[in-house]
Amino acid sequence: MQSIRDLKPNFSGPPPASMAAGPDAYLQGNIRMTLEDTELWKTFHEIGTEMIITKPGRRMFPHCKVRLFGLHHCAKYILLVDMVPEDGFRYKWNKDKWEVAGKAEPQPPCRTYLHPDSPAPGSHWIKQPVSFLKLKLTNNTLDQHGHIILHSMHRYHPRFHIVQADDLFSVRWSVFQTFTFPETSFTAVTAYQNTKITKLKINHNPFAKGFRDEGTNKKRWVLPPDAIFTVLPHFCQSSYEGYAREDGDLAKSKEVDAVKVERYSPWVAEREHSVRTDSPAGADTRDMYNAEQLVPAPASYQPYRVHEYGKSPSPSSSIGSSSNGGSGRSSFESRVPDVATVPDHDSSKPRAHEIGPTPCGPQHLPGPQDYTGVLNMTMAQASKPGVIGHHIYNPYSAEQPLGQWSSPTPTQYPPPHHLTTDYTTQAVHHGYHHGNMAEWSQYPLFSYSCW
DNA sequence: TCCACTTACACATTTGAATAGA
DNA sequence: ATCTATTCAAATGTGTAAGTGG
Repeated sequence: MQSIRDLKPNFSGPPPASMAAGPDAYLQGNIRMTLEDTELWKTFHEIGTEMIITKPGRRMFPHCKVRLFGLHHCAKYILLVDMVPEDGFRYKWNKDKWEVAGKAEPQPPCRTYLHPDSPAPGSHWIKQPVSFLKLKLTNNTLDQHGHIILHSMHRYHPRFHIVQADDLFSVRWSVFQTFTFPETSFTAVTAYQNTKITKLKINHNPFAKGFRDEGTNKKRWVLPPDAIFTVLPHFCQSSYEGYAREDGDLAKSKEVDAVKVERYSPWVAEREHSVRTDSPAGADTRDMYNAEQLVPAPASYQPYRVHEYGKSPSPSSSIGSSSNGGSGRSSFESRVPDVATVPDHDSSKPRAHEIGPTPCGPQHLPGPQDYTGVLNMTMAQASKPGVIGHHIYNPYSAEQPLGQWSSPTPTQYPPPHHLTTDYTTQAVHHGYHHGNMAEWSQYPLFSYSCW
């Protein structure tokens, strides 16, 4: 096994301060993650972001794009995203607001999107924002393309995980650091419910230019461009025009920040029905979300959600609570010790972005390959007390027993065709059983990861 | 009848191969 | 022969509108 300390000779310059203080200090980390395009996210969030989900899979818009800080340049990291239910409800759109329409349906198979650059050295992750542009959402529970499966009319928010590991096989030794951003929560839909969201998407998504007012295809509009304000009289027209006037002109969206979101929140009904309670006025939701950076305990999901988010967010309640002071980004600094012991791994295929000399010396990273099951196993073991000191998060609510996923039939969720037998066997035969994670781990936490 | 969902469609961007020129 | 820039077609990503089914 190769400890991460073995990387030290690869440093061409003086070691980082933390590293110079000794091996243990080197393992200390201060990873920070910020969300890019926060103004755009907030603009959607104020109205109540909706994300289309389709059978073949649909990209998110806005798409998840984050910037990372505090990574060790030479240590390798894996970046993951999964979608977490906001609550235990199903929603319906009633005239101009979302209302609770009953209990949430049983959660679909939990999938995690692995950033195609993973694993990559910290220098790679921090040199530019990391985009999850190709992440797709689907409502097809039998999806075999690796898209993240969601239920329509349910609310979710993306969770970003950064794991220091040479490869996915090494994740078992690593600590997951998890980040979430309040403004990225959304409702999964098969068709847009809120016309304001439709308008926003059209005005900001380049692929939807053909539907813009100033475009040549005005005939597509069922409603006249200004009809939206008639249909939705409560909406702040001036603010809306601020960002709708010109695509990509996010500076104008700052006007929206000044809007008292409570007025426009489509989540009024939810707040009336939800078990959650609103955050106190002026409360800084950042702190609350910071807590989620800790890999949650294996306790049932719902209590965790209530605890972590209980003060927050309806989409509106978090508005203006950013601690960034208008920096244009959300930022969360991890308080989790960046402790990871990277085991030896025989990786031989360099990744494209690592070809060529690097300050870290020669790097050999595995090429695209499927780690399905391995990571699941890893997560399972990681949940074992004493292994890494953190528990793995259980995405299933208390209302939904894990039993339904305990024995997924191969026909229902077959491994991807490119999944090697070894990996599958490894995942199945190691049989880590630690409470709920045992069941969860059998199934594709990171299944069909996108490469 | 209502509502969630699917599908075909037109229009947009993105991507990659082919080609031309330096 | 190599590299770069341009062109073009195919692939892919959009929301719309009509239709389906519970």
